[in-house]
Amino acid sequence: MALELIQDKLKGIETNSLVDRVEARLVELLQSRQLKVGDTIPKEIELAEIIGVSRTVIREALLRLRTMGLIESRKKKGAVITSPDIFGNLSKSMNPYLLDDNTLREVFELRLVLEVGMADLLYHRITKNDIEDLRRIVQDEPTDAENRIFNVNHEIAFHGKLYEISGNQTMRKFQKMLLPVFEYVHESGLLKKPASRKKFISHRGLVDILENGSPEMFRNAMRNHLDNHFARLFD
Amino acid sequence: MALELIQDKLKGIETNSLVDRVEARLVELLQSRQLKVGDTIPKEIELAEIIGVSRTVIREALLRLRTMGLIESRKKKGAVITSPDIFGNLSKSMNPYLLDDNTLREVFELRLVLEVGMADLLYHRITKNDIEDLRRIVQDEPTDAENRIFNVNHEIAFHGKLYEISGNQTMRKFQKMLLPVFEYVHESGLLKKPASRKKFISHRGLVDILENGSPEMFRNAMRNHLDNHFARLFD
DNA sequence: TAATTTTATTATGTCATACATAATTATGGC
DNA sequence: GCCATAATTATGTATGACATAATAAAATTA
Repeated sequence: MALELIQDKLKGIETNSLVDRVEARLVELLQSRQLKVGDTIPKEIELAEIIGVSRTVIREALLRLRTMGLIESRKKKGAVITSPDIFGNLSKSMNPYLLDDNTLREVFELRLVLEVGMADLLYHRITKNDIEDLRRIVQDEPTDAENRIFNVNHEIAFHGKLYEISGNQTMRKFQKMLLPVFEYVHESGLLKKPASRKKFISHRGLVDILENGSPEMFRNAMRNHLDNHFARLFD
Repeated sequence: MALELIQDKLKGIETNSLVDRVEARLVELLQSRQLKVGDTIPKEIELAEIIGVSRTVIREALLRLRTMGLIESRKKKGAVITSPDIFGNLSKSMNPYLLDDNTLREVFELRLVLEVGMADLLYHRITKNDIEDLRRIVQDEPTDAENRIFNVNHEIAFHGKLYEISGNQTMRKFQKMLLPVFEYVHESGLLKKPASRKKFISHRGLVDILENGSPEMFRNAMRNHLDNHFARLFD
């Protein structure tokens, strides 16, 4: 009885719940001990004894670490440190229906910022094969008349390929997460201005610049290509 | 015995663990029912009965949602939907000592991409007050001779202010998360080339361009300003 | 009656125990 | 020495109990 109070006394007053504190201690432990990926941490029961709480609490704390991708637990083997997939878990909360309007708009902006700013990575890492892939993709660049689904697929194929070329997996994962949100914002009534039909620099044009131009040129071209989206933000 | 198999039979074969499936069902539930922030979801015991698993499993699944920031649970009141702070939880796993080298480098790149690409947001939202703030900050722009800590603080003040001006809270939070990683990569031996002493466009120069130039100019200037970092990536 | 204090209720937080499950290790036969 | 089988072990899941805190209901008082 009054167990929590006793724990408080023992460990100094902390405001959070027991699991919170245990979690913090575990994270601290992981960080302090220069653990490498693949190292195992003590078993649940051992941790329970060491810290002096029930296995339930330990399990809840470990579960959080697992949810954050800091550890993976295998039967018999105990939990092992993993290199966290920083965006892996994020995708579940990155849901248009659960985010408030302002955040949605900000995520929309984030994609635009990334694509305008990624030029240098592209130029440094692009290969001849990539150019060929892009050529194949833009070969069927749809006109405005064609149906929306096809348009969306083409958009995803082209811009997705760019993220791939960037050679930055983290950014690519991030983009994949942003995609549904972007789609949602684009289609929803969240942005005041309607999408314009005006044509800006095409995907084809971007490929040409990627092949023969410079990062500066590409940044400006991409900015132009995305002007429809930018214009809807800035009204 | 063979409870899991029975569950599989009932619900169609799914590969993941029981908690995984329950979690998925709960997320699905939250999304389908057009729930607004503040709405409550059924009690743990009710959920256990509805889905047909023990309270333990329900609790673990709910705990994940809580860790992801989708819900908050209050005693007696049950769990309530919250607008997820998408990057809130991420900060725990965004730890230099837990990320592998490649991810670290990619996060490093991510920051560069963001700052080069954010120009349009800046120009659209900057105010006279912001310019004054920036002027105050660059007034004490340190020279190379001065000590590192001061340099770092100045860097953070200046670039942080830019994110603030962008008006994109999501991006700002993201940057705050990236900062320690960036610092770590910059200081560590992860990048092959040493940091150059060569001077590029200064913070002062960036402010001038922000005041009188265009987004195009700013992008190029920022790219130049960050060339030290870019050069270390591209060797 | 209205306001305030006290008590009861209720849902989550924590603990404890038991067993299932899957992976590893040990054993045994050849 | 190799392969199949059995024992071990740590996590996964279920169940039941009580603590705690927030709320609702009841009782007391002005």
